[in-house]
Amino acid sequence: MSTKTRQKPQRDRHQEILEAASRVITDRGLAETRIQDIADVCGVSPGLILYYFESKDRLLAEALTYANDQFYLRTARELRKMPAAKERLSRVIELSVPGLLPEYDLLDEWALWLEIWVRALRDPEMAKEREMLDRRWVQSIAEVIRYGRQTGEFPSEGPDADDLAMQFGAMMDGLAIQVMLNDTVMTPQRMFDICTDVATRLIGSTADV
Amino acid sequence: MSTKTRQKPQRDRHQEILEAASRVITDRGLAETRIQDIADVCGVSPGLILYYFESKDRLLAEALTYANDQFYLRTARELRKMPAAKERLSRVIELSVPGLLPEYDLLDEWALWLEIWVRALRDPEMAKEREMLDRRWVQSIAEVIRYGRQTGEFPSEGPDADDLAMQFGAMMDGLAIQVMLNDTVMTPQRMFDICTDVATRLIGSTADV
DNA sequence: GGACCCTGACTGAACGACCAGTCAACTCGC
DNA sequence: GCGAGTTGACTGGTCGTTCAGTCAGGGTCC
Repeated sequence: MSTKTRQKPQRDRHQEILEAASRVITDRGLAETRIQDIADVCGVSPGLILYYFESKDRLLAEALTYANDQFYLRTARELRKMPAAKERLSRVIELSVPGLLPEYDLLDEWALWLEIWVRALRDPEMAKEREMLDRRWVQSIAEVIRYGRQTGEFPSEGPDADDLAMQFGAMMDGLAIQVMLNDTVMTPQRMFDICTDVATRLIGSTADV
Repeated sequence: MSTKTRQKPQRDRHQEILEAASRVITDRGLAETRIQDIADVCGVSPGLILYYFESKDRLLAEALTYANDQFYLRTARELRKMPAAKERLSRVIELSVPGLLPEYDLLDEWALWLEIWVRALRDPEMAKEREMLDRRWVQSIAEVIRYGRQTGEFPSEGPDADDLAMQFGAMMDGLAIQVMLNDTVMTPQRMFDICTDVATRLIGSTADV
């Protein structure tokens, strides 16, 4: 009866399609994404895509946030396991630099962000979703700062943790755009160094690499 | 004989179409921009658009950078006329906040930036163009800093002006995204205050509003 | 100055590619 | 055999692009 127990529950088609869609979006771009492409990735006929999603538009909207959501959950879980605030902060920076870690598809994450932003310009629902996702991420940074102040790793007399996290997050967004777009001057390593440096000055963390 | 003395040189059609195109792009978004729309804005038949531009794609690529180029030239001219570095810096901040000044279509400028970024992801030519435009803008900020240090308005013992401008520019990009997307917390005024505050701390300018 | 031609901006109908969405038919596990 | 899952051919609509033709202005020749 529940939606979870399907007759063929080997694969969760819904999720599988969302993953395929976000892959296609990162590869081809939102505007160039066709239902056929998504069907191809799933090894399935195009009709089935519309069987699971009311329209292409809805599917794409869901897919955009889906990947980011997964990424956040994974990261939050990972951070919670780290004992040192410095380590957490360093990891946050690492994960925010597009193309720094080869094992992650961080470029892809950022490419999806760009598409989310463009869509949010004219789709109020997406704008709300984007704000939620952004706020959540900035909150994570703020919590790392608070955690470090609590453990004594960071000096506690600095500015408000939320403000700090917001400014720091904004700078990382701006830098990430440059890195992502293959700026000749702003390489992943340079962005990492800058972020580490600013973190030291602003937060007082001497984050080790 | 010269190309300038046309039979009907009342209007520069080329430029007129570029302006119409960037207007349509800001209104409808790059992906939703049709040749018919651009023709309508010009009060002209769709055939004429393709008479002046080899393809829709080329036209859109040119239109994206055209508006930004105009904006830069206008701004650079304006800044040069201001005697005080503080005034220049304050103006740069003002002009970077989407929706702060009602008389400018700054939201539009930023919306075009988003489209440029998305396109630059997969179009190397656009990526180069974007880097040039970005570098030029950051250079303007760096020059303001150097100018202020020269005139003694800013303390001269700070970090490298180029590095400073780059970090400051990146933060403004990140903040502008939030403002532009109607973030409930990040209002234009708040962004302006943050930028002014950071400028004071980083550059040492006590920029008056 | 009038008849003629030429140029090139401009039109809009028509073509054709592309693609989202539909649907009748088929499969297969229960 | 019922129904959820799946197929893929098909439809209808939407554009980008083409192109044959119109028209206005200006130059040229007598």
